[in-house]
Amino acid sequence: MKGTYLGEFEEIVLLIIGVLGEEAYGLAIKDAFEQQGGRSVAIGAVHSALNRLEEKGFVESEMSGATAARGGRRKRIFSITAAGKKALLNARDLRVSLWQQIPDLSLGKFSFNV
Amino acid sequence: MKGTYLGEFEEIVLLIIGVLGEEAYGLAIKDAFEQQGGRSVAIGAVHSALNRLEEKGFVESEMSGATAARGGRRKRIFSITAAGKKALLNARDLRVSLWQQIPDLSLGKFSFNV
DNA sequence: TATATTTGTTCTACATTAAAGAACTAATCG
DNA sequence: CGATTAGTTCTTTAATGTAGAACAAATATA
Repeated sequence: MKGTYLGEFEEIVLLIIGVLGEEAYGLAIKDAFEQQGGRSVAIGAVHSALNRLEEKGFVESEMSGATAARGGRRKRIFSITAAGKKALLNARDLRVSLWQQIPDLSLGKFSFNV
Repeated sequence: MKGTYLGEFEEIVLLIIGVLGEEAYGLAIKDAFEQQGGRSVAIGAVHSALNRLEEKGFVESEMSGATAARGGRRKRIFSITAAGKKALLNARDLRVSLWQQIPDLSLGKFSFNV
């Protein structure tokens, strides 16, 4: 872990930022995570992951204007940087490659229809 | 992290065990990781990940007989359990699903030909 | 116009994973 | 036997993951 490493939770958060696009901010990311990832997560966990991702240069952020909705505070909107995309692709490529090397993907010892 | 969580490094190690099959033991896993994953890793990191995976029930291990090779000590051979396969599949499915939801996979803002 | 409610982010503390490398064990070779 | 090689275990430290309280600012409504 030398500091440019992408953890499991960070990777999912990064992907969700990609999915949410312009709407990628703390609470929305938390909600999307819980909807898609199954497990529940504390809002603080999301924000600390976001901060770490920003330190590593994988995302950047800017404050939006406040909306007219009740309680509609300014949001910190996140977007993926070029380095972030690259990290995401590297992580994916490695796994895809490994999956392809596993013998008997559908039968026998390494059967996946468990 | 309630104890059945699969970390990034743990996931890769689990996949490599699948790739190596009968030859999945500490040093071989370390070598395979460095070859495939690019980055180098300490042998202690591999063994501690293996121990955690075993505690979680994602792998099981047994000692092999010693080989005739010089220094050929007994190896601890690891294999994936049903729970391990399931965890691996869950992790993969979530990412595949997220990737599919990212708009403009090959063009525009989320271009990946960086 | 105060105050309750809602939407958000920051801050603080702690648990779990990741990483490095030294220490230890055991086998063969000369 | 001592040197070398192949391995695992143990100890320590750093980074990531998790939770929730504290804080801030906007609207609603009495």
